[in-house]
Amino acid sequence: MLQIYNSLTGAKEEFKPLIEGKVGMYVCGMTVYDYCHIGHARVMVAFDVITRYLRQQGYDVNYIRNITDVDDKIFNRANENGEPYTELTDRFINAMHEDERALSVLPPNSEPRATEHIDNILNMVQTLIDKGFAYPASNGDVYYRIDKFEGYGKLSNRNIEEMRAGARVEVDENKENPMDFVLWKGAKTGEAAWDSPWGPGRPGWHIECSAMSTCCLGNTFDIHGGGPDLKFPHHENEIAQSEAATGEKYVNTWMHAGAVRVDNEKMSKSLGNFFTIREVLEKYNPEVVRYFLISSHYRSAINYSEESLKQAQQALERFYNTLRNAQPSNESVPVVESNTEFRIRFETAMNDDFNTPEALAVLFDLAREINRGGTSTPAQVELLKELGETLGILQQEPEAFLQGGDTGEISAEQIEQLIIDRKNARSDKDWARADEIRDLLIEKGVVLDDGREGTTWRRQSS
RNA sequence: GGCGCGGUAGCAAAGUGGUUAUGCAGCUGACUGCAACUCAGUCUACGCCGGUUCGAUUCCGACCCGCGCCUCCA
Repeated sequence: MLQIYNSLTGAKEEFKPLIEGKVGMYVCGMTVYDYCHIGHARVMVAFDVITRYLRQQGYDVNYIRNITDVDDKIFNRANENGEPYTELTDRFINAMHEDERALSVLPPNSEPRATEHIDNILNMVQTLIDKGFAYPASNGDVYYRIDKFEGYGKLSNRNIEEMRAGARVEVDENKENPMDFVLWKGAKTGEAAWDSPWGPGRPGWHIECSAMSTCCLGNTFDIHGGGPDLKFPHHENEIAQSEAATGEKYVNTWMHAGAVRVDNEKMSKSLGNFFTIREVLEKYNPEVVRYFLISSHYRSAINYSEESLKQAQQALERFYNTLRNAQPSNESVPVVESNTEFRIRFETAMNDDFNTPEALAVLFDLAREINRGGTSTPAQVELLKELGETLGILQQEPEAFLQGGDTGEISAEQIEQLIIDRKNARSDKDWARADEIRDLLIEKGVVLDDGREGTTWRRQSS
């Protein structure tokens, strides 16, 4: 039985999709005005693992992740660069897709863009006005009337009175209530704008997600996810907009990933302490980054550090050593009883709110069984790769992983030649020469393993 | 101030009312010419103080510390 922690209720709940066997999931994606950072990577990878597991369990998952390509930050950045904003967004959308592919994040079923849904957005705003949940102001903006929506604050556990009391929101003459938020922004001069019944303008930040999600998945759908800082106000406002507009429950299960920290402080744009995915990938194998992200539970905060990445590297080395060393067997009679046990343990872990650290522990136990050697080894190797695939890891050739990361110190050809030299020295029992070669290679970051089948090598994490 | 989360062995990170988490690091053996890989064994824990209990790291209460959201941010 799959249990998922629901941010809305604050408890783990049995997951029951609206339509048996099908899952509709919407995740808030990027605002494309800069490169993705590790925080984005965490959300991407978390929901990628979730999608992979749900599919592996037989669900037909419709995974929608939007792209926000209209926003003040986008316009500002495009202005600074002196380029059309669409050029800027195209560039960063491409960069995002590159980053995702590197991290083995499977593409969502659909990636709707705000600019492609202006009509839906306008319709929803109009509906909200018609129902009395929104009002156009004289400045060309349209605001949401939060006092009118009874459940306002139910996701983030806050009430309007308290927020008003501690409000850090500027009083705006155009708003009935300082907490009211904008659905449609009247255009300033020179800005990209779309026509609307309230004058030229563009969507507010939250309305696009309400419009796109309900458009793609229906008025009510199964799972809505996103980063930790979207719970308020973004997701709270989405609920207010969608439920007021449709009169139906918006989302059954809300899922929020944990924060990525640096030096125990949240990694964020505003603090400027963020690492982009591509920066990190210059130093680490993408799979190492992915492993780092799934080595903690998706809801807990993780701390980004060189040490964390190094540990992830070492953990993967263990798996790939296992895969490399596993002797292919001629006996094609896999013993499957032990596989069933590992599979059950893996699924039990994943069924408990996608507990990837526990699932990885199962894989390590499985790896030990393989390393021990036995008649069921071939089947166990297959299982290790199969379960790894559900987590999006262990799909490389072991040699590709272990021998990758060429820093330009020494080429594979040079290494191979030195291994031959050393082999000759060893057959002459010239241990001094053999050790000299090995020490030389260690200096270059290359470790030799003398196995039964001969000597293999791997590049060591620095 | 409001709401919420967390403090587990050297590091990272799960979990449980009583029995080995797991990975890396350490130690001891095996394997090896020596190593590495690997295997076997092993040492380091559950912030502090009370309470409930036959028994609590796990439940309850207080306290200390750290963090997040409340403002654009994944």
